Amino acid sequence: MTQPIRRERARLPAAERRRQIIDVTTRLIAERGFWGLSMQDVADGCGLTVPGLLHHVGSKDGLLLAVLEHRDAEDLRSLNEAVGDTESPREICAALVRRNSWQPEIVRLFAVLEAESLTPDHPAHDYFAARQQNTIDGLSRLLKGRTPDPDGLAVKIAALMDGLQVHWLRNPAEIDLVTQWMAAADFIFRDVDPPSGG
Amino acid sequence: MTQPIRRERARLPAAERRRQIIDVTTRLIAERGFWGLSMQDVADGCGLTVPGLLHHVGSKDGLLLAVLEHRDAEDLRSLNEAVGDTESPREICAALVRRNSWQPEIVRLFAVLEAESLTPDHPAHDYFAARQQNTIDGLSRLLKGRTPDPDGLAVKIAALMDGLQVHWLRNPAEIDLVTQWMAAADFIFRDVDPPSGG
DNA sequence: GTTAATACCTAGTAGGTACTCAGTAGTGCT
DNA sequence: AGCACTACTGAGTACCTACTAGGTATTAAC
Repeated sequence: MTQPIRRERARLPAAERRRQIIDVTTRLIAERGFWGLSMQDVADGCGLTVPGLLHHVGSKDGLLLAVLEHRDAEDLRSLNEAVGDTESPREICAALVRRNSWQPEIVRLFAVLEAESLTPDHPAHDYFAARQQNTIDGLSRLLKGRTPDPDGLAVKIAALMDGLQVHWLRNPAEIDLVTQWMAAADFIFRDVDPPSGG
Repeated sequence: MTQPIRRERARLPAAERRRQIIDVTTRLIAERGFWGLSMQDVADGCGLTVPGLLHHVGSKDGLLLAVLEHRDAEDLRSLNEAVGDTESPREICAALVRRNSWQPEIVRLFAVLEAESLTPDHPAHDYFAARQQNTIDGLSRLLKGRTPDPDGLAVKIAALMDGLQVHWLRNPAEIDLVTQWMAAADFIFRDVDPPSGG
């Protein structure tokens, strides 16, 4: 009886557990949104109890924050890596779309949260407002000098990308996101001067 | 103490109450999504109890269905009225956008539900899949003969419209949806032949 | 081997969830 | 005035919600 009990639940180092929690939460929010997310479901998905989960993230809002911060870091890293030193907005958008086409769950997470967080009392409201502004500012900066209305075009590019992604998510089997975007890009970048480098 | 209690709550005819329920629900779903919607909140918003509410809609799913059916009927009526006998896709899109610019709550309702319902077990999943298909088929039919790839263009138009609307919803004070769309339309309809009538 | 840190647990709180049942009170018809 | 209809209520069911307090068991450091 002094045998160590065979536990189903492993005790993990904090970083590892945190990573697992973020993965599970990402999937669940993509399915149900933040309002539809329950701590119990996340805990179950990680094989621990709710207080065990709360030990790592503090609260439900803290959990959401953790997910978003993780994604930000991850996306930034990956985009820098994929893009190299290009400054062609078209190339950068293409890289973004290519990456997204391999992670529909993440894209869905953002689609759902983006819509949910339109209302000001959503815990991710400020985050998404800032994110949208950043995206457009960044795009606009890259377009400056290559088109008469960089801001206006930046908004259209972002809108078209988001819209196409939702369309793709509804029917990922029949629609290929990258192909769709290539066609759309021919269209929307038509009047943009190519980068000076060639 | 045997005095009849002064009631705050009026007894309404079914149609009228139903209409009120739909209005309140529309607002609440736009704010919290369907997963975040509670029957209690809807009942409170209508000044009745939860069982009183359930008397009219049967269940929470029934409530959602009622809202969507009402919107379908309403949108169809209004669009036919606004468009008259035009068959210009550009005119029809403009009419749609003009209408939407006056009902941000409704647009938000659809934005949130559209994203939420991407997952197959959402009660509105089928509804939105069909809706998207209808939109694109309708647009594509209008574009046929006026552009080389009607289906592809229809998808882009729908995507751009949806994306711009979300962008607008995030900042309705600073952005004017109609202006934004006009600029986008100049762009996206550039290669579309004008209707044969002129 | 002892100590300190910590990953995680059990038990409990206070309240919210959709929904049912059986009855009441207001309304229209005759 | 009486009757049928129905909009609506109060009470209750079975369960889920985020979160806390306080403790245990595992690991790492020395």
